[in-house]
Amino acid sequence: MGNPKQKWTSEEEEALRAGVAKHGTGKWKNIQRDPEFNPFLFSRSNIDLKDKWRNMSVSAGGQGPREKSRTPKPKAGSDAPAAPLSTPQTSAAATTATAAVTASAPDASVDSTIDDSARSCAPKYFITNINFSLFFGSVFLGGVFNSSDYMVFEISTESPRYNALIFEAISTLKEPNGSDVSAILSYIEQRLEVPQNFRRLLSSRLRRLVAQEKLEKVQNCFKIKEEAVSGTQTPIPKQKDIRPRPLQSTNHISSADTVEAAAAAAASQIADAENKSFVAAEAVKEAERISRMAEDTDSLLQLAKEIFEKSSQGEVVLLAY
DNA sequence: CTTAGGG
DNA sequence: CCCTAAG
Repeated sequence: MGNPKQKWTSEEEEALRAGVAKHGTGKWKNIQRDPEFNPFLFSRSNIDLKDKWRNMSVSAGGQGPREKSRTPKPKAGSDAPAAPLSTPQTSAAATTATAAVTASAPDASVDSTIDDSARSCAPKYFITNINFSLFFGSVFLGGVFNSSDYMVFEISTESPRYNALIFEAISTLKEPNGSDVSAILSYIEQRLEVPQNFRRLLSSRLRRLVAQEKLEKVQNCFKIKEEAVSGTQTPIPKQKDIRPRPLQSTNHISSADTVEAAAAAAASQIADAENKSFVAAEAVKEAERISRMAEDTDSLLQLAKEIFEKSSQGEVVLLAY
């Protein structure tokens, strides 16, 4: 089945440009690994970078007024990707799994005009003066520009059913040291038909999940990451079962708490940084609600509105992953 | 496993 | 994004 495609944020594009400037084109892996850019590109693979660079190069190469009105690119000045570029200042500032929502415009308003041209899976809502990026589980909410009068608030639900299978495999196998690729592979193969080169795909997925801190790699084995951050224990006694059935019948265990565990970790990190434990509780509560809402698009719309409302009040809230 | 290029 | 050929 075709994949939804995760839209590149301007931050990611910026990081990519800076990366190419620093390492040179062709050193995709280095760029991706560089701690300078990893915070922005950790969810992209070296191949993704290559593909993106190619796309950027062609669209900037004089052709493509194809963009129509969608995909606003306030790429003022920077024409060709190869052009001089400024490294993303405060690169270290942005850390991986957490995200904040902020806003400064009192008169901001949500234009709930749902664009028809938008594909069923990626409705877009225009919001003014909000700058954020946030994602959790397999759902990504991306906000981008702060330079123009508006920004695009895109909601995309990317769910490569494989991720769920991976978590399911690991937690089912219950191997103390984690499961290696082969174990996970055979587990999945027993459940459904997989492409011939599935092993490669699986490896990529695993690597990516590790990068996203959803999984932990010990040696050659992978474990589900639930690690609690320094000091405080996981402030999340909750253990709700909010995912009836990712797949069709067949017995399987829910992998929903993985999302919440990660959210809890992120929450405690923030709290630790600000010495406000109640913030963590609040965040966890939010994360759980988000997980639930992520079930359907309608809820996402509502979620979007709530994020917007809080943001417009100047709050810095929500973090989940 | 990483790149480059075609699909 | 995915796939394949090459290094």
